[in-house]
Amino acid sequence: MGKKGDDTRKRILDAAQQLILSHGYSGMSLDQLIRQLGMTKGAFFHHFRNKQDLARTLIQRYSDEGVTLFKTALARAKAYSDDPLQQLMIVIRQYEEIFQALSEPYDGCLLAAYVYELQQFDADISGLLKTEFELSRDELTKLLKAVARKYPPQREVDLTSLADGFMSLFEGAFILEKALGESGITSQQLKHYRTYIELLFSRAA
Amino acid sequence: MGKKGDDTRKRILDAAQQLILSHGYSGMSLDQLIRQLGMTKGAFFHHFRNKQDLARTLIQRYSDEGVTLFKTALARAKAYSDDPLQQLMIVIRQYEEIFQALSEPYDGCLLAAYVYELQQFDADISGLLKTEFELSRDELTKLLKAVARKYPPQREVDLTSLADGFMSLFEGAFILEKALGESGITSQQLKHYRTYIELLFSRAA
DNA sequence: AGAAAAAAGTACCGATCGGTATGTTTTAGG
DNA sequence: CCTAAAACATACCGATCGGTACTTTTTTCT
Repeated sequence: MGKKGDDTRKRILDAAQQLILSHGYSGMSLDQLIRQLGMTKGAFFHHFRNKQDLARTLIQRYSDEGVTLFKTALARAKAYSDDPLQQLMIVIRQYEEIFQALSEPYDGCLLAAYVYELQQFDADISGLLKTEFELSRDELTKLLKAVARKYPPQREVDLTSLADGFMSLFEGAFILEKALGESGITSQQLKHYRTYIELLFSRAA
Repeated sequence: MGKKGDDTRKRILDAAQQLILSHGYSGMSLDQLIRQLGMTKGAFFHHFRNKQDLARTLIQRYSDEGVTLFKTALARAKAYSDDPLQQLMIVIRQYEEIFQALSEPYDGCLLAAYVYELQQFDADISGLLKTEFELSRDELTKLLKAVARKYPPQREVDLTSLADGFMSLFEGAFILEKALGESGITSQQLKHYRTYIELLFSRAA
């Protein structure tokens, strides 16, 4: 069974993430956080050394979840097909389904929230952000290279930037969803990305 | 000749924008701002009623600049060609050139910085953000519809979401540029968008 | 059950926050 | 040149910020 403290710690992390995504990191005060949770300073500072420690823990957790999600999606895709293009398509479609199921705008990406306050963080947090994007970029590029090997693209394209486009898609769509108060934008953009891939790697008649 | 105060006002706006894009809105303190400018509280509060007033003024200015940029690009494109597809291509290429010329990562989009702190702002600011995105969306959709009328797309696509893709592209690319510390990502993504448009609206053989 | 450690509460601190009141200097216009 | 308004400076305020020191309560484990 899980210890009591672990539950509290998770509650803090969850609430803090929501607050950061709606108020920004600097905009989220610890007083506000603990008040909302019905806790006290003592409880918070037992679990985290300081605010930056909380920030670091959050970004680590968020990144890990993202990596896990991608790996799961890719594993499932590989179970369905041996063809790299089909695998890529299935991966994209899984993300589409996830975001299509949401009835409200997505809360946003924690990494993006940090990026627009980069100067508030010390080097190891900003380094973490960079590493995280680079990791995803490499994973995606690997998959895209496999696709391009088998299916020569219709136009000469840079595969790394094509991978960047996938990540960029989420970040951009999240912002639009938040600003417009609309859900579904992310899944729509994913569909466009899928169409682009399709057109790009389709064999010419 | 411009009045003395107008210059100060502009200096405040410029410095504030830079600070917001690097520290976030809440993360930028007025003390820090005026210290950096070598001013005092008196100077600042002579030009702005409060911090929100500064925020409102900034977002208005940033939006206006964006609209002007687009209109200029579109006007130039229309001067070069009567064909809607060619016009669109020329518009995109102009943005490409702008971002290709930058040797450092773009500072970021002020609207995006606000979006990730949306709860800090009152309704009229968040309304302004929404309206701004909707305006751009409508302009782009109009152009895309003209394209689609003349060039039936290869795949069935939603033109509004295709317009969203253009805005989303910038927002996403900016975040990647900031996080990775790389410039050129935005122009690369613009090229991909151009390729997508090309493939989508090219006449089948 | 009892001791040790984990978890949470209470009270407080200096620094900084956005903002105000009021005084002084600078500029523009007749 | 003189005056009124614009532009800017000085000094200060209450509230809130992140953080600390210390105590009390609750778990956990033998």
